[in-house]
Amino acid sequence: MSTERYNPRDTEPRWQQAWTDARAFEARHDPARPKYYVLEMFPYPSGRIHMGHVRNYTMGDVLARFRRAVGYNVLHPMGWDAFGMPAENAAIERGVHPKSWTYDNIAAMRDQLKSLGLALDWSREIATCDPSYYRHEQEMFIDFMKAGLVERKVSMVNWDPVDQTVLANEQVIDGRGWRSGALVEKRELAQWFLKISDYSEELLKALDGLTNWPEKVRLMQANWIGRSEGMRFSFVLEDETGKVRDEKLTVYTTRHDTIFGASFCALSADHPLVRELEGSIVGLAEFRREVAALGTSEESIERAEKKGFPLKLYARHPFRPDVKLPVYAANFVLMGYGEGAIFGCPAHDQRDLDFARKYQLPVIPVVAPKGTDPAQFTVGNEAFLEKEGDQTVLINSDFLDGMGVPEAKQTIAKRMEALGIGERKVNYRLRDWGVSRQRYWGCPIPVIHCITCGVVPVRKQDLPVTLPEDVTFDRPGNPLMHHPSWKDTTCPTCGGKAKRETDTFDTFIDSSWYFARFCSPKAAVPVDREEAKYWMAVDQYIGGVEHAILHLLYSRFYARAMTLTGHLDLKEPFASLFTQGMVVHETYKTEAGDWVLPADVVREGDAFVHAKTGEKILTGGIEKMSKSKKNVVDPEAIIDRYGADTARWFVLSDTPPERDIEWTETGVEGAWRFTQRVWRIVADVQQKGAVKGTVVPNAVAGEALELRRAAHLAIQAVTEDLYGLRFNRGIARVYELANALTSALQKNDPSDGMRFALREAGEAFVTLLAPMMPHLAEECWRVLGHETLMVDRPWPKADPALTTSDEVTIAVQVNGKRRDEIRLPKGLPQAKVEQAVLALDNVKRALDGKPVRKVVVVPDRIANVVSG
RNA sequence: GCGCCGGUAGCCCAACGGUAGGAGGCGACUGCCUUAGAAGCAGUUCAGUGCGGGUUCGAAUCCUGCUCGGCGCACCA
Repeated sequence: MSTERYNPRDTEPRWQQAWTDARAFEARHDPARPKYYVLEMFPYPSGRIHMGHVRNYTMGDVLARFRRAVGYNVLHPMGWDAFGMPAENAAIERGVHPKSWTYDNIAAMRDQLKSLGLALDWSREIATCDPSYYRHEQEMFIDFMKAGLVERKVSMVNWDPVDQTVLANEQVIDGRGWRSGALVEKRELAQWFLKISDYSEELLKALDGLTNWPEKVRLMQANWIGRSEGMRFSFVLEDETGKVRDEKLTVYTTRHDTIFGASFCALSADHPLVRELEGSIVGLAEFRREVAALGTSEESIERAEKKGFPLKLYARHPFRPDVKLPVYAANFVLMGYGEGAIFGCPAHDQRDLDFARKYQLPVIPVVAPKGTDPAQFTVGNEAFLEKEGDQTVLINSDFLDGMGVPEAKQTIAKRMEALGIGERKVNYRLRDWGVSRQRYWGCPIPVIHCITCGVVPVRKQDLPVTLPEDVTFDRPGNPLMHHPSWKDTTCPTCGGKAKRETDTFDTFIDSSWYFARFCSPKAAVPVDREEAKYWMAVDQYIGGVEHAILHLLYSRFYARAMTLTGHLDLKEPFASLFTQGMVVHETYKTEAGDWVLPADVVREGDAFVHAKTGEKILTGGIEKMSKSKKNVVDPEAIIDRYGADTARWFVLSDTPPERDIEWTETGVEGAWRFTQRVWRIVADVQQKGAVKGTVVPNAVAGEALELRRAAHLAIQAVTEDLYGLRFNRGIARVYELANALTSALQKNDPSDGMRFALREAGEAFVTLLAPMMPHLAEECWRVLGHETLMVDRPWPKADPALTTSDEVTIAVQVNGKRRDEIRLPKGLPQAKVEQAVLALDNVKRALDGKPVRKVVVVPDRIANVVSG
């Protein structure tokens, strides 16, 4: 073969430039054409892309290119989730300004993404830290305020006293601030909330409509929303002397059927009644502090220990005048759920049982398996919880005795409602979304605090409220708060002196609507309704499953909030969701236990040694690529060495996209060899095939026909695989076609039929691999004599005449075991098939004289002879 | 504890009620090519589908019990 090797270093930048010059991927609103909006979760600009990005963006890119080829008007944009803490950390640690740090990173990562050859519309690029983006976020927040979707309330936060900032739960490690190491305190702060809980039911119900979302994600969201049906009801409280208190105690329960098994009540340490009593009961304040201290993320050991503090109050049992339930403050009752108060039924709740055993409270079983003698049924140290399908019955429960659980629930609910002491209540676990962050590098919350007027939104004409650039990070706390003048302003209502809000938004807000902004990234309004009407919803959203709950739930909420305030007109922003797996790699360690980069490891026979020091290297588990374990492979190094197409091909090969893929050097080399093989095949096709544009000769038969069939079968299969996001299978089909081409080329058959088939199959081959290896495909297209861009070539259509056949091979089984196969005309009547099958020698032999009981015939597939 | 996903050749995987000479790739081995290597070419190797029951004419595929691995949720009353 006379060809030179394919050199991606030369071709890839050239074709990237050609696409840019042709403005090939700039999306234009065109109501006449069907649109396809493909989006990958936009990256945080950390400064360098990692393999996870390569995988994620390659998948989206294949879809964008494929959908474009089949005729869709494709929108495939890219942007930057550019606010957030790492920029501030860099400022603190290295003295760089968050803004320049961020924009430098964006520039670097943009170059890296471009080197992957992604079919992105860069003219729509947005960065969330840009005032031209966040001004709209501020505007919408003001609209949300007016629509009643915003609330300011005091809430408990994790406060780091050293850094003087609020920490998210995941930033609290063993009760200490993740950076300062200081003991984290629970503090009450006035915070801004978005009332996502108004949409609990709606967000839950609408999950059913998201049929193109992974079941797993829908389930996780449903659990997160956490709907439960129960009752809210009140107890009359009395003190030790029997004196009745004015206010009643309201509790929430889903097990009102077990009311006769109640033996105590428990309140959250933060319950208003507990706070009220704090001053009057010795030790209670200390108990509350204790609970607050281990509140955050103490693990299972602490969790197991149920503790309570008696409040010297008693709740009257609503149906048993003689029963008075002691009331406790307890560490296992959460203020944020239900009423922050419960009644304990130890026999049928493990937590209550643990508590009851610790404080020697009665344990009265009230539900037992059907047929059990109530007098004999007892509960030990394991609460009796009925499992699905159990036959159970109420015992020791007065007028409920003998009922099943659902009936008992009904009866109690009716009884309590009639007595006016309670009502049925649906509860949700989902809380309102706290969006205040005491940080600099985020979108300023556009409100003003005025002594006379209170909290006032900034006037829209005064937007955006921009971040000041002259800030310092030399002392703890929020730089906006320390800024000498930024927060000083005047009240939009009274004109008097006022202060700006110094909190900024949670960055999840930025990412809750960026997909809508991409429809009209330069519009003067947040979203141009006409553009959004055409482009939204996102047809295919791709990202990591780690965003299954927060980002995706917030975005679903935002779409509704934006629709309510007239900024959008749809509820579900993502029609289809795909969650791709991680990129994993083997880990390496020195004998001393230091992690070693894969790039520094060389193989020597069966052993591994350090490339630089020669030390012995031990191999460890295959784990998610992470900086801390150093099992990372730098995409830039791979692209430098093999080119983007090889990297793209590798991350799509073999492993199904939803599963974790193991990065291996041998696998990459295999992908690299394949690029070279494609190159040779195409050169050979150009030499041995017909010239471009040749029409189908009259007679194509034999091997030429087989090659045509292979090509059309490949077209059909790859098309289906790409529609279904089965990239690994599509790639296998391309390999198959490569094999078919290779063997056909070896025949050196100069017939017109074969020459035509080579041309046809060769062009199909290049077109089919183009979404995966776009640069190589362009170069091959040139070799095949074309002047046009591959990206403009329509997707080929399989000829049904070539993908089907008049004859089929039918497998022949005797008693379920394969004994022979037979070629028969397609669609042959069952009786004829039976006849043909029974005549086979192999069948007769297998039957061995036994009578035939019946013959099962699956048309055109299989025949099974069943003997007596 | 609850839930979800997955166990198919040495490895990654396909088939998802109908022929496991496995679609494909990686690896290994043999031969050809080469001064040699790399690359390339031709070919070979290897499992009966984690284990036990069941349904069926027929099960990797459906049901069921177990087992191993991964992930998510977890004091939500």
